[in-house]
Amino acid sequence: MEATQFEALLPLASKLERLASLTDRDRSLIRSLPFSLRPVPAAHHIVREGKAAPDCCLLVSGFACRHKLAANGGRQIVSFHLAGDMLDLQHLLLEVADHNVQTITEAEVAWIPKVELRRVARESPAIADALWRDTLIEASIFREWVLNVGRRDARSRIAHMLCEFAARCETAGLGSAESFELPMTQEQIADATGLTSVHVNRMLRALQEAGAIARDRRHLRILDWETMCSIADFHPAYLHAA
Amino acid sequence: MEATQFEALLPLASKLERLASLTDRDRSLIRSLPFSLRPVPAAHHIVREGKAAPDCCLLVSGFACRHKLAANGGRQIVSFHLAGDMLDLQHLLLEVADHNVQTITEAEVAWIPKVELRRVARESPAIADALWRDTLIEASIFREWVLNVGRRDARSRIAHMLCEFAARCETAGLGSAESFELPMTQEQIADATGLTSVHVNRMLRALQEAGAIARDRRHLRILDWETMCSIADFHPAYLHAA
DNA sequence: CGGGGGAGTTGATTCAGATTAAGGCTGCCA
DNA sequence: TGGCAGCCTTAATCTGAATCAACTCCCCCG
Repeated sequence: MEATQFEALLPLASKLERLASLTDRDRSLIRSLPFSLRPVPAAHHIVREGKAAPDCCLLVSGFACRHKLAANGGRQIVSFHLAGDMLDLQHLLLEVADHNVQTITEAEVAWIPKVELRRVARESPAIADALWRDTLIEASIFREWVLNVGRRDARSRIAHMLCEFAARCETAGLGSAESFELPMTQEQIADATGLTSVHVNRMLRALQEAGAIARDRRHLRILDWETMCSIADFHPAYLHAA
Repeated sequence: MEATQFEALLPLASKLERLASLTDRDRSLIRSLPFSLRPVPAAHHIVREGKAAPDCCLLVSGFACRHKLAANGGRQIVSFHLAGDMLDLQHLLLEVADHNVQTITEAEVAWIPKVELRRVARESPAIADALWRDTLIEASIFREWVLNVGRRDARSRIAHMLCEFAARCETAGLGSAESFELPMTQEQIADATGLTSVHVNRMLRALQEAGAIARDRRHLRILDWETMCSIADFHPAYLHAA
């Protein structure tokens, strides 16, 4: 638990900066957070359903996802996460994890003791607001996912997932919305959209043949953002990013 | 905006009481909240997507739901609400509504000015915690809905929706989990589960013929809670109710 | 007390997406 | 450098749920 290597907190700091207007005192409070930084290999569980955790984890680099398992063996990914995201803010106030968190790529994770985070939140109303706002935005994204999985056809679902991921990468400063690295496999896209990987493959191909996207290995370019948004039925207001 | 008729805040008060341990000072702070109480007819919009609102609304009696619309004409209900629920806590910190809120039955709604609610949250850490915890639990329910709609078959989806509603009614003190009034139509169940009303009808019938439930008009009895939970793949931990 | 409309029920048909089963590419490690 | 493993691609068949179309039963309202 070293309080060193403050750079690890930068993605979080810049995210909170986007969510509320911070004072210098707020910034130094954030810098005061102790944490322990650990590398995590790809496809590795960080949080397991049913377990309690004394620390909150912050994704410093790499990509992760949350998922839940159904009794029939199905897996549903409920969110993707990138650098700067708190992976289990809910642990701050809820005892037991109701889902799993897993890395997609190699990643670095900073573990911050719950008590410290709550202390900071209590001392700074702005930081408390920012964290709360973050959970509200996350809830908004979940609502959109319910709509996506419940009422859109396969092509729109996948297009929507891609648009959302592109938009979030851009606001987080990880490449542009029109050209970016897609860290997840087609099977993971399937688990996020409620489809099978075979069908995801078909639909990606269809999007490509329609001229909406271009793919090269894990690199994705959105050739026509406008038509892609219209295929996806994507309206970024729900991200509350502005 | 009369501060009278304090009874209207009782469902909220008892809900917050369940979410955090309140002091007498917290209780009198809640009682100090000004609000304006209004009756709302069934099937009436309370909050509209894209609109901003200066007040937060609290459901005092009756039932409501939140929903979003897809470009293809589909409607997805993302949550059901009962007395004591804050229908738009997200408005406390986010400017624009990203979804609609609509009554299912006749209802009474108390409008509480945002500033007052934020004042109370700032003055009492316990109330702030309770409200934040409420939004975290709501997010957990959304995650479960993504799983439900994305990875379970029609029968399980509907059974799950029924179990969840039963459990929530019981903890809110509105009848027992085994026998309760179902306020929504089959079409609304369809919009919540990502199915059509025709298919919902068939699956309800199937659950009935399997001896899991009994229906009489809008009244529902869960005859065998254990098997119903197993059909539904329902594990109430995600409600974080205890 | 009779008529109209919303909700529930039932059956026939169609279709989107699942399942299954191979084959092919790329990168890694022995 | 050759073989293996993971991921992607393609095609054939199958199935759960949608769609379309009546028809019934309440319940409300005149």
